[in-house]
Order: sequence, then structure tokens, then C-alpha cells
Amino acid sequence: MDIFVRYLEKVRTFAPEKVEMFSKACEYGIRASIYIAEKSLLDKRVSLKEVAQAINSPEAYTSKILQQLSRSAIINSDKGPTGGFSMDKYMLNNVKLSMIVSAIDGDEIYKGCALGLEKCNEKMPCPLHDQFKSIREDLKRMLETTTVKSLSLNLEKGLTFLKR
Amino acid sequence: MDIFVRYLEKVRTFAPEKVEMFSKACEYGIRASIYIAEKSLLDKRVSLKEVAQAINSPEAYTSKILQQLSRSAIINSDKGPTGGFSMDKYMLNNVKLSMIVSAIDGDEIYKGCALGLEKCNEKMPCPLHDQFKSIREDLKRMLETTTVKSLSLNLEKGLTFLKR
DNA sequence: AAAATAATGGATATTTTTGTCCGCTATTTG
DNA sequence: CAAATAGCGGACAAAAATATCCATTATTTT
Repeated sequence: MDIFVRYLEKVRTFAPEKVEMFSKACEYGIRASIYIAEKSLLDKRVSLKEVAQAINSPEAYTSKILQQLSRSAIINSDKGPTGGFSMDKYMLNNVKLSMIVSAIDGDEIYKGCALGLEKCNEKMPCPLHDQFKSIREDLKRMLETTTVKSLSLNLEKGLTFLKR
Repeated sequence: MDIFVRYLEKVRTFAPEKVEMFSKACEYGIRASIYIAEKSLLDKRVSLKEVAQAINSPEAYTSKILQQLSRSAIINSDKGPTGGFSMDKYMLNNVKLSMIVSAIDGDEIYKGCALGLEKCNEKMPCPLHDQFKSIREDLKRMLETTTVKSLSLNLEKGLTFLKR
């Protein structure tokens, strides 16, 4: 058994430790947005510290991501005492997940080739082009139709969770 | 215009440059497997150099990935002159994409939580749990049902491409 | 048996992503 | 207008992914 474990450890020395759908930055960005939206529904601003605690993320790194979302006009940020992050009524009703993802990760996940080929298209498809077509389209449609508001409402109702 | 370009450059200094579905290692691994399978259908072994050229990947890095696939018993490797990589008849008929992906990237893409939460499940779902359910299932099903052989046949027919 | 060939394994280097630190700026409150 | 608060921006640090180098091992050919 011990030998087996060591073997497996050795086997994975060069390969990625974890591969997920979005980057960590994007995961934090989505979680933070949902939390900020939830509080904005109650007309509350939230500080960086509060956000980081609520979504269990590193504070300084989260700060960078919120800056990015703020520059992308998805959230508002205000300095000084009583300052913090918020989402205005218009954004609350209109921000889709796709906007957050493209502000942080870009559009590669559902636009790029699954095998990383630069020139992969209908005329010159990679071997997985057809197989991925519907999956990418579904992902795209889902991100473009899901509003942050709807997600924050479920969160507020205690139906979903942002931590751990 | 110049100012605009500089602004955009600055804005993305902290975020990922590119986020794709699979790791680079896995992309190379899938492409290499399809190429090796194509040649194995003609009872030909291929060298590392030939593989790297065919799929346009860094040779030394590709070597590591082929080692991993070899250790995972997905491909065979033989040393010495006339040596190289190949896939035996049994593997040719049975290897699914899912086997290559889990040998390199693991199962996180379709098993893990889209928002990176460790304990995300039906009882305690993240805000995107339901939205991602069918997408992850579709991805899983596709990877588990697509054979490398079928992909290599399309490649041989000139219907698909592995480069650029 | 020697030479040539091709993969292997370990060490190391580079690049990207993730994460931290800290002085600065803007805003509010007293 | 001074003090306190909270985000901003730039530099820096750590960790992970990607990539390279080279000596060694196994195999085949001569």
C-alpha cells in the first residue's frame, strides 16, 4: 500500500494539480459578485474584509478582483468611511454571469478550441470540434442568461452557499 | 487609440491570460494520443520527435506527457532503434477521451464544483450547482463515450486537423 | 561486443497564476 | 481641518504550470 501511494505521487509530478472550469480569480469574482448583489438588494454596502470573509477568499487578492469588476463597471466602489462595494439597481437587474467571466477570464472557455488550436473552425476543425460544439454553446447560453440577481436571491433564501 | 490599448493592457495585469477547458498538458496528451492512434491503425510506431512535429508541441514537455500516458497503460513505449510510441489493438478499440483526461488532468473538470467549493453537493449546493449540472454531465458523457479511435479515423480521412 | 537509436528520469529554468505588502488617495466624521 | 476609514495601485513574493537539458538505460543493428 505504501509503495502504491508513493508510486501514484511520483506519477503526478509533472502534471497539473487541479484543473477547473474557471480560474481561481474568476471563481472569487463570481462568488463576490453574488454576495455583493445579495447585500445590495437590502441597500447595504459591503467592505472588502466582509466580502473576503463571506466567500472565504484571500483578502488582498480579492481586492484586485473587485478592482477589476469595478473598472468593468459591474460593481461600484466607494472610498472612505461608510464606503465599500455595491451594485446599483440597474446592474442588479442586468448583470449576467457572462459579464463577470469575460471581465476576468475572457471568452476563451466557450469561444476557444478545446484542444488549444489557434485556427480551429468549421472549415478546419480540430478532432473534438463537433463533440464540443453543443457543450460550449450550452455553457455560453447558461452564462449569458443567468443573472447574478437570481443567484443572490437563492443565496438569501438559504437555498445555496458561498463558503467551504 | 494608443492610450486605449495601454489602458486595456494595464487593466488585465493581474488576471489569467488564457483560461481553457483543459490544461496545456492535457491538450497535448489528447492530440498526441489521436496521432499515435492514427499511426497505430496502420501498424506504425512513432517517435517522440514525430509526435511533437505532428501536433506542434514542445518536444521535451511532450515527452513527459507521453511517459504519463505510458505509465497509465494507455499507450505503449519501446526503447531503442525502431522504438517509439504506439497503441495496441485492445487500447485502440477501448480508449475513451475520459481516460486520457483523468490520466493527466484528473476528474475535477466534471466532478468538481464550478465555484471551487470543497463541499458543494445536492444538500449544500453552491449558487451555480444546478446551472452546471447538465453541462458537467454532458461533458462527462461525451468524454466517456468518445473513442480515440473514432477521432483518429476522422483525422486520417482529412476531416479534422491537429496543428496550428 | 560496439555503435547507434530512442525513451526515461532527475534536475533545473521560465512563465503564469495566485497571493501579499504597503504607502497613497479619496471620503466621511468630529 | 484633523483623524479615521476604506479602496487603489504598484512592487514584490510564493506557488503552480509549462518547458528544457542532459546523463542514463534499454534495445537493435552492425
